Amino acid sequence: MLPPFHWDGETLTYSGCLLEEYYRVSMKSHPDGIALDTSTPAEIIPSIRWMLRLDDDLTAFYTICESEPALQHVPIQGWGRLLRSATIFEDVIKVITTTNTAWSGTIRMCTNLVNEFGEYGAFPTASQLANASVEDLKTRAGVGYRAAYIQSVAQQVASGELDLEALKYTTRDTNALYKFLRQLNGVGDYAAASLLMLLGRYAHVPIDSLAREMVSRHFYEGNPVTPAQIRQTFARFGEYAGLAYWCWKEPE
DNA sequence: TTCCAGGGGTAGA
DNA sequence: TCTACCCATGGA
Repeated sequence: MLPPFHWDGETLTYSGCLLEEYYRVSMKSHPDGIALDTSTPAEIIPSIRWMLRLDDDLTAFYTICESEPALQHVPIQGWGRLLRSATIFEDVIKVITTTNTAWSGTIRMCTNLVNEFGEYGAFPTASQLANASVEDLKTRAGVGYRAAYIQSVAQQVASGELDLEALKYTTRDTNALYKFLRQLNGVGDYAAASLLMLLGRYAHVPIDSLAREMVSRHFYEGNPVTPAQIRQTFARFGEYAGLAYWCWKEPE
């Protein structure tokens, strides 16, 4: 839900610019699935399938949801396919812009990155960000101290030293993947857990102010909670702990 | 003015 | 592993 993409609630259309050939794509809800323009190039389809997780099998999670009142809406309403960007690089940078800031700040930072450093309305490539100076990123994108983190990741990807896209369908186990993500400059526990969710690994709960507030309110009568208490709250959902947290909705 | 956002890095214990 | 401190920025 961040630039360069945009959700139009009137026409129920999700649109934005994909990096591949800078193609502008619109996705619209359809009774049989997702409707795309007939002009959509075939090479764009895998990216769209990735973004919308059309190939993810959530059967096991849905079975778990049926026995939990606060998750029963999930299989009924088709929840659980968390929207993601076409590239891991874009999501890594976006997650970094969610850290220690309000959501409005994240939107502002991503808007600036697209407008100041991208081309044709697309999210900037690793090369485009790697070629920008840290000072440029601070002043033109307003990302503050995150500029050094963004620059560092962009340079590693642009130089070929780091292949983030290889993580898309990796069979590496979740803990190894977590450790790998934590090595990235600017990616801590929260960001790594968020990125794992985007990669389809849901064992970790991204613990941020939202998670603290949610767990405090629903499970600890409004009292302050520790990260350990948050993890313990969703531990029974095992490899789906993070997804259970994200989809949690107390029955009316 | 102060506080705090969808936290993370570093140093020191 | 835990704590204290610093890090930019804007809205409340």
